[in-house]
Amino acid sequence: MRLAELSERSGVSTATIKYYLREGLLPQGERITATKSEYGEEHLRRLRLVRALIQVGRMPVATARQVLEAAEDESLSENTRMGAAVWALPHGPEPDEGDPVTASAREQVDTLLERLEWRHCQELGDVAPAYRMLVSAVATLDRLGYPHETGHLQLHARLAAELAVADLDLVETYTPQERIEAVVALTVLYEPVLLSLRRLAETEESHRRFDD
Amino acid sequence: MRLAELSERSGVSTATIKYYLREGLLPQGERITATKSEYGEEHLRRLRLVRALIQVGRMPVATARQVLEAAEDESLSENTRMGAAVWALPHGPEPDEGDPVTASAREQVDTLLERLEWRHCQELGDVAPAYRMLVSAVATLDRLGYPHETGHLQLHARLAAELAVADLDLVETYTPQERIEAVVALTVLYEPVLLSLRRLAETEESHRRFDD
DNA sequence: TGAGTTAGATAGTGCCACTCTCCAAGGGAA
DNA sequence: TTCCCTTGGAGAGTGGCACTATCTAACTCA
Repeated sequence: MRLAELSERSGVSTATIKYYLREGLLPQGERITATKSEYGEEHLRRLRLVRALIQVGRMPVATARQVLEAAEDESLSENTRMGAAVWALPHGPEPDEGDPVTASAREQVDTLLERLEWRHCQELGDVAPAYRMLVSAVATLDRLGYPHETGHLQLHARLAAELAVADLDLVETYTPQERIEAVVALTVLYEPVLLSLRRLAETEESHRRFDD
Repeated sequence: MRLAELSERSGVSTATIKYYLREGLLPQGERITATKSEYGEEHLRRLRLVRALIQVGRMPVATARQVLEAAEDESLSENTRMGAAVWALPHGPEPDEGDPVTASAREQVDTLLERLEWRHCQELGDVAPAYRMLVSAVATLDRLGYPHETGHLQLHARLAAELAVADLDLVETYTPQERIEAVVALTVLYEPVLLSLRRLAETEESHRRFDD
């Protein structure tokens, strides 16, 4: 397939495809002549993944490139690649280290991990982007005076653990090669699913309680 | 307190505070003279909320204004205001209506709502932004060939329902006046909490399964 | 009295995700 | 063979956004 067809089938303009090629988000097609390249189904698939990461996952182009680069780094083992790709996902503002509220949020999070017995996360601690994201979010709740006790976070953590089991079950149905892309795609694409279901569930529950 | 103190206590530059005042995100202070205004604790609190919505909730300034405007529209009942504020929250790209994949995603979502017996959401259907967000996310999963059967979504929905019950329990501890801001703040600020916990739980579960 | 602060207005900045324009090189149809 | 369309490649331009800087006139306080 040539550029025009790739554009038509993906719904992405040729100009934007060229931009992604330049930025290294999409591998070059197979060069036929100096002015012609052939693209395959894998290019179409990759292009759709890139668009999903950027539009649904609201990810900056540079971040998407880093994620995909990490996912394909042949010099790393599969486990390492998977970790690197997930760690490169966007994770919001870094916690403000100078702030005492951040320090207390960190304690809160550490207590939570202790109670949950998430030993691996405890070992990783501050290194994991998701840990810092959590600290930052808890600190913000604190600053606004909204509750964030360990007990309350524990409910969310328990549900997150249930999700993780289901997600990993699903990931295990893929071959090791497919697995890395699957983890990235499922992590990113199930986030809006979960958030929209939460909002819908809140609408429903709110209606039951207040609107009758 | 004057502008300089508001700036210092919030950590937001005076230039940015002026910008927020202009954009209507922050109410004007009480005018003392032509060149001096007095700001109170409620300004500080509001400023912190605005920053949280924009930085943690990754919300555009214009969206934050709409959310806050809706939350404070005296012409509406409390229930309507709450609904309007939550509906103004960002919800990603709209589903591509021309696409057959979107149509099948919509069926999928409708089946889910039917099975869950979320009657209120069924009635609202396409009008609810969260519904369209879900359709769009499911369509994207479909396009990339990742699973999104009703059964699989149901697990997420069940957990979302549990969250909604806990969230609404919490909301009920607030007075009706505080409630609207509480719903907005808790909806937005618990999203990163949930997402980071999911990623941490996946890390932990992945370690248990593959790294031992 | 003069240095500093403030409200208010306007213009400018830096980043980002495209988007446009050109050029030289093919390639397909008349 | 000629003419027009498409392509790869590269660079410049665009529009939106969230600030940020500058300026002026009014006012305050030491």
